Amino acid sequence: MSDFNQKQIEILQVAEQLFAEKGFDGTSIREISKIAKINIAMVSYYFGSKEKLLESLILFRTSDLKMKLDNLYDEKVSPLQKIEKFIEFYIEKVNRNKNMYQILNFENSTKKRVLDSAVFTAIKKGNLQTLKNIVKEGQDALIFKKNINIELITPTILGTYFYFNMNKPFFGEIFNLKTDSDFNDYVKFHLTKHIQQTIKALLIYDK
Amino acid sequence: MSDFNQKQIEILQVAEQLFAEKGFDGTSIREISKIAKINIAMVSYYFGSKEKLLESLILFRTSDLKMKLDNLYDEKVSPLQKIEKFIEFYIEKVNRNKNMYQILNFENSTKKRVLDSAVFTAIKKGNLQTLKNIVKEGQDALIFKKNINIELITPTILGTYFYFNMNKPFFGEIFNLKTDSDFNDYVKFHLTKHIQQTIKALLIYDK
DNA sequence: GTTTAAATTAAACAAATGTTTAGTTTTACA
DNA sequence: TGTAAAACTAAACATTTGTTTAATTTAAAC
Repeated sequence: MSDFNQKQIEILQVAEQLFAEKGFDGTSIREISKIAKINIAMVSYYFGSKEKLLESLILFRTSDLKMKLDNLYDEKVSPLQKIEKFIEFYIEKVNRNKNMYQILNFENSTKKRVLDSAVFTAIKKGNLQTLKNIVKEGQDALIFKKNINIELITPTILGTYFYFNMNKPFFGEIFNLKTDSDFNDYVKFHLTKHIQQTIKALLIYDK
Repeated sequence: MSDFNQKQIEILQVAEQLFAEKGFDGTSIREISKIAKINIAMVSYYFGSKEKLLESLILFRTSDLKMKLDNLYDEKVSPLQKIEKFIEFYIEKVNRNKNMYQILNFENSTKKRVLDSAVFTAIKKGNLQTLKNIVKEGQDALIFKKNINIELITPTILGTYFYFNMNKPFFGEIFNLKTDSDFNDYVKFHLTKHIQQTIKALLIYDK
């Protein structure tokens, strides 16, 4: 278990926000320490270096990124409802940790820093397996069609969410979402519903 | 029309690659000039500043980002085929300019630099209108269902593509795509098909 | 061939960056 | 209370950064 004290957690939270807003390279330690109201040297003192601060942040948040989807295995719930729940939980989880995902998405794309992807690969594979189990169940019950490329379902679920988020100004304008609260509500109610409908249609509609 | 000489174009191409790989803040002018085999001062000489280099790059590539979808309005082609073509063209276009999209996606998310989004908003709205026309045609022909949130179709198309690309190492592993050529082929044949099937299902499948 | 402008260069510049040092204050505890 | 460790600070440090300067080379025009 990672044990960060209160001061360290405050620094990590400020770093998380700034890294998400301006990128790792676009954020200076002086900026972080100013907002966190600490001396510049404290970052090195607590974390060793800026790079290690990022590593600590990832470590700090990794447990938050793991999904608990075990409760989906309720016998009474139909595969279709399981898919709906799966998507709802997934989006909600990602949306709650959007700053961290923003950071990871960029650092993952960039060839500058190599972050230990083994942990995230494991998480992704775990989520994929959960999804596969649900789809398999639906196929066995003849509700879902055969020949589904299950590996590509997650890209559609999360990709839709991320694209929507990346273009916040654009969709904020065309949907008239003035506040962050408006935006979050749209994600929660309309975007999630859209993704659910999309995946359901994909799983059921045959040719 | 933007008129850049050969030397400027070479600089822009190097900058594009590096910005996409390492981010704007993660790329130094010295790095660019080293690879482009020019003197450091040439960047300021030609473009004024690093920020203006980015602006020039965006200007340089903007015309490439505009889609030509007019040829989709062939009377003989069914709405379903138009949707397929629309997606195929869209993905192909984005894939060909993936470096530029990588840069724009990040700079768009970041609160550091404010890029003139008016141009891109116009492009997005144009593409959205094209899509709306096709969907409307399909609905009038009773092929597509009513009550479709057309604005959310593009996020699903491009979001799926971008998420797939952002997680290149992961999908490269689970699909056993060893070379860039393998990866591109997968995008062209399988991912595009997945997206087409997804959107078609969404448009047709009713509840 | 001379002149003028453009292109190119090496060097210097100031500012910002991550990091370290050396010293001080605070805390914990025997 | 005294002491050692931990927490914290201001300052200095060495690099790296984007940018500018001044000089030189190249190209174009007359």
